Amino acid sequence: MSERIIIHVASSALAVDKGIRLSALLPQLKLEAKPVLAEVDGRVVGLDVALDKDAEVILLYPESEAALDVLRHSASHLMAHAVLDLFPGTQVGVGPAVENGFYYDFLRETPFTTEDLAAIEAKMAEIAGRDLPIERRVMPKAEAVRRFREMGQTLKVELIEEKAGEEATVYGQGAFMDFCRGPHLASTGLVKHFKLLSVSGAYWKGDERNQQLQRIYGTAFFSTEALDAYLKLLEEARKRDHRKLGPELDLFSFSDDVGSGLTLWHPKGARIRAAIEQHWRERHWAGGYDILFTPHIGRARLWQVSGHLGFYKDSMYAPMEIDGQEYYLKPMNCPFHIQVYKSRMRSYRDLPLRWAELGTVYRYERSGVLHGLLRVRGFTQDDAHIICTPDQIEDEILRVLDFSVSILADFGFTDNKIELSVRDPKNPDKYCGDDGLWCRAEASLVKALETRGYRYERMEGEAVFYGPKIDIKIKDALGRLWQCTTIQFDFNMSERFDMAYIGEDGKEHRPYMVHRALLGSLERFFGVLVEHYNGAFPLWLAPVQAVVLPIADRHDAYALGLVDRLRAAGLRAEADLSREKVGYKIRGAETGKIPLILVVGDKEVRDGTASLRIHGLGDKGPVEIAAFLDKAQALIRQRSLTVIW
RNA sequence: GCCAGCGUAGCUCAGCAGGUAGAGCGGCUGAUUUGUAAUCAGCGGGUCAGGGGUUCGAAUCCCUUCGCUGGCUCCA
Repeated sequence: MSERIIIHVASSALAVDKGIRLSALLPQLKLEAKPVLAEVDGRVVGLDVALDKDAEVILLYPESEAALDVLRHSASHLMAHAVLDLFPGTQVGVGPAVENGFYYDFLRETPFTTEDLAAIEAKMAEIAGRDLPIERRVMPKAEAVRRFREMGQTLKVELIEEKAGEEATVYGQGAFMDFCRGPHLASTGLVKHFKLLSVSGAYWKGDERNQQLQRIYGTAFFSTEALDAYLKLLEEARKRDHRKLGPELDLFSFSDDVGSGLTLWHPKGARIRAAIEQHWRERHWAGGYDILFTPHIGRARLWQVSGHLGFYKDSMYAPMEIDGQEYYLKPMNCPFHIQVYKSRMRSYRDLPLRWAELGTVYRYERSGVLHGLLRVRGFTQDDAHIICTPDQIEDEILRVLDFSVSILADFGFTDNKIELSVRDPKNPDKYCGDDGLWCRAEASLVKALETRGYRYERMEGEAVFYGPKIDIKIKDALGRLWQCTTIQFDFNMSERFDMAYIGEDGKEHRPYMVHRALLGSLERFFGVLVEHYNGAFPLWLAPVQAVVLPIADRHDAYALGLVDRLRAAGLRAEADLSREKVGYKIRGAETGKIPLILVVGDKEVRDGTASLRIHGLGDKGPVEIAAFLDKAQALIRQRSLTVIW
């Protein structure tokens, strides 16, 4: 008689034979929906798992995050299977599920083309259609090595030798076999809705000294609807791409002759940037900051002391020689702010100091990483340094956190993801600054986050060597996260430059220095804003806030007078005097995403009014000019994100 | 930097078995004096990214430089 075990599953407790497969139990549970996977004692496994002891089983349905990951992992196997079928002799690398999809790396002489992708997709559909069972097997390491070697999969052999213990787990479907920890879906037929997206290069084991493999990216979902929704999101992102909208709306451009990664701000883009900067300055002054201006270049000695020439030189532009001295373009602002600090003796009574600068820095970025405004070589950081005593640190951290969150909210970003990066307890030697400093610094960050009740993710070991930090990522209109704010302790610079203040005791003490970038880089933030707003900037930022459209040329004088009046009231306004029909002018204003459109004809001239049209909302009828100005000014003052009349 | 793809008028693109460039939109000019998303007509506009090569002949084939795109890598 076989041994019995107790399985708790779907609110039943079943006594079953030891070794039974979970899938064999499912029929008697009379489930309404079909699970795809299960969690057995906290481990995600396929439904074919053999149950050999008492266990808590949670069935996983297609909606769960874990199930989606497994689906995509199985989809990557399906793709590798298809590739090996179509292109014998190809070697496979690794193929995990990643955010939004999956990839698999292949080693093959000939590059994959887009036509190949279509063929691979068709092959995948065919294999999925055969509904092959996906079977997990455990075999001795030596056997796995032998079998993969026989198949000519030397990359896999390398992986098995590195990663497998005594035994290797492999998953097989039909003729395809892969060394893989799993889990996987029960059969290929469950992978129904997928799409291959792109091919790119990727180094074997992520090391650029290794050979480069071809990586195919794809995505998969449990339903057509979910797949279509995701593809639509990609399409929407393409439409909003700031690299497309920016030149289209005449906001900025790049020029080969100037150089890549160097932004040219056109008048309209510059108006938006100026509006952002103006607001930024006002908020900083109101928030207890002082504003600095520092040079773009500095002597080599400065960068030696700061340590940049030691560990950051590869990212700096080559030095220029001036009067026999080497000068470098600045990649960071901190050394300059520290020089301001050191320009005189500082007392504890002077602290805290909060110094901010819109500091333009230049960093050499490898050509392949440049990306529109999001990754450039010259950019303006909205930098600040807070220098304070140990007693002040908690208040200062709370203050800078509140300040940052509040300014992000001014642009409509209220759904943020916050990350706290702290030391790696297993690796204490790679950090500078003593233990007491770190403890106090980390505690102040935690305290600030908890005082405000913010949800945050604690990233163990993610702190940089010079101090712990809080990063804030904003979520845009398409749900994408962008890191903007970083609040970092810096125990390195303060030591290197021997920063000090005189305490109450008359002795020298080392201050805390906190480095903060809020919007991050203005270029990058601007790029994100273009995509977030889809080019339709809210009234307070719009480069042209109102356009006046005369219907016939006898209304031109009235239109120009109106523009003067709007400008006198502080609005960025223009008139369109072209000899076109009003429908054409309206079209131009709408595609130009101008928030307020004022149409003036005989009626309006007679009544001293204008006919208002709001971008995207259409005709709102006649308005009194004074009332219009009041309303528009109020919307601008409130930095309203929408125009509701 | 690496792998792959791409670079034709301001923009979107056609032309590519090699035979000295074309459309739409935008622009300009003229006519139209116009009421809430495209009035009509005419005109201009390109060293086919730059350089080199093959060829009688190159936008088209080859090499190379630059730039862009998707990734890798990097972002103490």
